[in-house]
Amino acid sequence: MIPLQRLRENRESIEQAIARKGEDAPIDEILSLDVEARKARAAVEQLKAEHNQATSAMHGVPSPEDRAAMASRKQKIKEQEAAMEALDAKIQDLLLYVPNPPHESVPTGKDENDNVTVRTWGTLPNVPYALRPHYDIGEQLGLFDFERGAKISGSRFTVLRGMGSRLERALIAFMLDIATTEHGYEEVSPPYLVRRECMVGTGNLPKFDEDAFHADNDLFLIPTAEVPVTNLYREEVLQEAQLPLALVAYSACFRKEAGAAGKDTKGFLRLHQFDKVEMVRFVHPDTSLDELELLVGHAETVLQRLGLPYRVLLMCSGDTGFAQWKKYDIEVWAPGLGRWLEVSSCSVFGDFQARRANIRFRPKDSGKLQYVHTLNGSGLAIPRTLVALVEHYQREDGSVAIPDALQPYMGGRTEIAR
RNA sequence: GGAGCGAUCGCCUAGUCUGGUCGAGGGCGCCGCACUGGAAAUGCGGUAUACGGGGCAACUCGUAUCGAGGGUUCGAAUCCCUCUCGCUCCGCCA
Repeated sequence: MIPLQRLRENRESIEQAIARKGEDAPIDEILSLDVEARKARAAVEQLKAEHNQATSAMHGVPSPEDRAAMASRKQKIKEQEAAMEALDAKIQDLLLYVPNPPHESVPTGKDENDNVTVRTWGTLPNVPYALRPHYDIGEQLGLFDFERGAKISGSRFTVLRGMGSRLERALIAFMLDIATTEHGYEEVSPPYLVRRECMVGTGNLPKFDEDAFHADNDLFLIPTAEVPVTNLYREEVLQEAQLPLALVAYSACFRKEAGAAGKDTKGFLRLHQFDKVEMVRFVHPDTSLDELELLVGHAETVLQRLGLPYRVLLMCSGDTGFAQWKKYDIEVWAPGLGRWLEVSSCSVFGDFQARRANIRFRPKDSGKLQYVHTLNGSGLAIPRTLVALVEHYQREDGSVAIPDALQPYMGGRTEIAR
């Protein structure tokens, strides 16, 4: 959330930055309501000050005249306060729809075609036989059961079986171990249902209501562990010494994939429910852009250990999401499909989420509370990692080799074969 | 789902019965100063946040906040109602 004061003072630059994202925001409306609201506030506070003064001067039982004066002033306060509160509520609501302006270092662009490849890693497989897509290999090896997934839950739900399930479990444990033992993250197991405030805190609501699954009791199925984990410290004050605070969580993720009708309907690519290991960092504002580079590196480590070629893209302004300040995507090469697959999205939010969720810290030197900066990144999305792994390590006979680093997590297996 | 108890300023706690002198006392922690060769201990002082107004600023004025919201009252941490969360017991349940 953009603070109202910043909006008042830097209106033009904020409008320009938001325009780079290709979004618009009700800034005119907010600022004109703000003028009214401040007038109303001055009037209410003036009346209240008079009332407080009169009250504290009074000690015994009030006279009838005093009572009458008090009563009429109270009535006035009530009316004007209601007007002021209505204005404030409207402003707060509109502010939740204002996107985070992108950082200066984000290249201007419209869509994914304008994203910038900052580096690539690994070499694409070069084999004398045709590489098949994962759904073909998986069918032979009994890794997926697409038909029954659809039968029990509908399209975009898949059942993993046998070595497919085992591979999923291995990848989760493998990723969590790297994050916790090498990169200093604390592992957390969050709830998969969260309250509305949490969804607002991370920026998933109110604007993107149609993307989320709603449960009873005003609870929402989490679209990513980012939501419960970032909100762990909502309404809290951290100590500066606690920063950077790094948490990693495995969770299932639930997304309606609204607006993706007909896209990636074949295979294990775009699902209503999928598994992901997510890294979340709460950091000092001065370090957040460096922290983003660190975070991307953590995600890359996983792919490097698995020996899967990938590229890192800096998202252009048009592909930088509503809440994000700056974002990198990591795409892994899926040789059977012959395309790059997004397996990680690493973002820094500045204080945008921290303001929404009210997550602050107490600096060592000054006593003045400040908002932390938040970051998160996939480390990694499981299904697409599994897809790339199966396609990358497939052999001519239809078996799939297990990369060395993953073998301990697969009970020592070196391959998946029929 | 039922019954009872509880929620106070980073942490612990006083205050609630008996409404005003309570934005709120004490301890711990933290910060500054003194003492010290340095430290510990000790002493003194300081130590919430948000918003609005005034000042370049240090600062200052106002409003609000004792889990949240509503009510009673001239006046609420304190009385009443609703909700949330926590704990204990009962029921149900993997």
